[in-house]
Amino acid sequence: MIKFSKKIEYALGTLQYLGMFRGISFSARELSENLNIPYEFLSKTLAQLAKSDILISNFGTKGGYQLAKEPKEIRISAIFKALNEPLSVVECVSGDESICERSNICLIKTPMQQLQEKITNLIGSITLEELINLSVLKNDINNNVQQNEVKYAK
Amino acid sequence: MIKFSKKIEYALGTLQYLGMFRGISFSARELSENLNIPYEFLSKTLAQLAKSDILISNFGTKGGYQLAKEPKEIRISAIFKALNEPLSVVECVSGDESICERSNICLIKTPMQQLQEKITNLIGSITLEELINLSVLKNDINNNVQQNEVKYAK
DNA sequence: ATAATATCCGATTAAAATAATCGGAATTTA
DNA sequence: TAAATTCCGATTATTTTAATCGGATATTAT
Repeated sequence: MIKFSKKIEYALGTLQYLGMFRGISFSARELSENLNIPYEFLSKTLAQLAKSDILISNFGTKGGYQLAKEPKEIRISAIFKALNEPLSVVECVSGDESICERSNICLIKTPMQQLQEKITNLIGSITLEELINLSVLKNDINNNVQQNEVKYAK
Repeated sequence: MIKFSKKIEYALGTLQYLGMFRGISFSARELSENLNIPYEFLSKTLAQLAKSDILISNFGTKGGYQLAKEPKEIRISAIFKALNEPLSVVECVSGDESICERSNICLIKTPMQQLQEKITNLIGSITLEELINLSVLKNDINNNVQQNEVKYAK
């Protein structure tokens, strides 16, 4: 089974959420509760995203997180990078160039590099905005935004 | 880190190898030694590939494995399928439709489905032949084939 | 026939990666 | 200064993946 890590999954869901509630600041606790994601885990992920300028973080009572840029400026590949989740379809094509003992016989490196590049380009071409626009329930959520803006606007 | 499993890696390497030494039968033991892959593990992988008509297997003293089809007829996606390694970028898009408790809030399913479909198409479009042709050392190996044909032709 | 060489199969163990938790420090605002 | 928050390192738990074990069954050469 090949799949994205939970960290990526949580990050994508959270960023999509923040992208929909643009301009509103959510604490890690709120996001954890609203999205049903383990708090301790999510808070670390959020810190990583803040460090990479995908999120803006603010300390204190009225602190929290919000998007640092427009959703269309955030590429999915940047999220992977921020979370230290490089895509490497096989060991020998990984970034850290770890040497495979089988490299003298195994010839899949070059083709795998090309495949990986294609997948990387694919992921790199998608922005958070597209992710948001593809959501089926977009309209329903937008209605909720209205209510929440009231709720959160002090 | 997102990567293919060892099983996939071993399978790709082995199939590429068999594709280069076309027409020659190799035992699981030989492949294990030649390619430096754990025998017990590889033999199971080979059996799975044989079951899915990617390899032909023969019992007995002169038995072994060889490709069941031309390399250009074998799509990488078929290998994934044969080895029970479905691609599912996130849990909720997996084939077995396992229900995610967060599905009422989390909206990434639809966009992830589309991303997954794109990656699947990409992998599906590549054949074993292309994998072989991309190998840097192809010429060197082809020279070896000559020698091995002598070695293995009775 | 029989010994040698194979594939095949289920179950178990080992290792690695991932996910989650714990305990606390530092920062900001009311 | 107290409450709310981000931030940080280390540890534990869980899950997945990889490897091994023990043996059954099939084929071929002698």
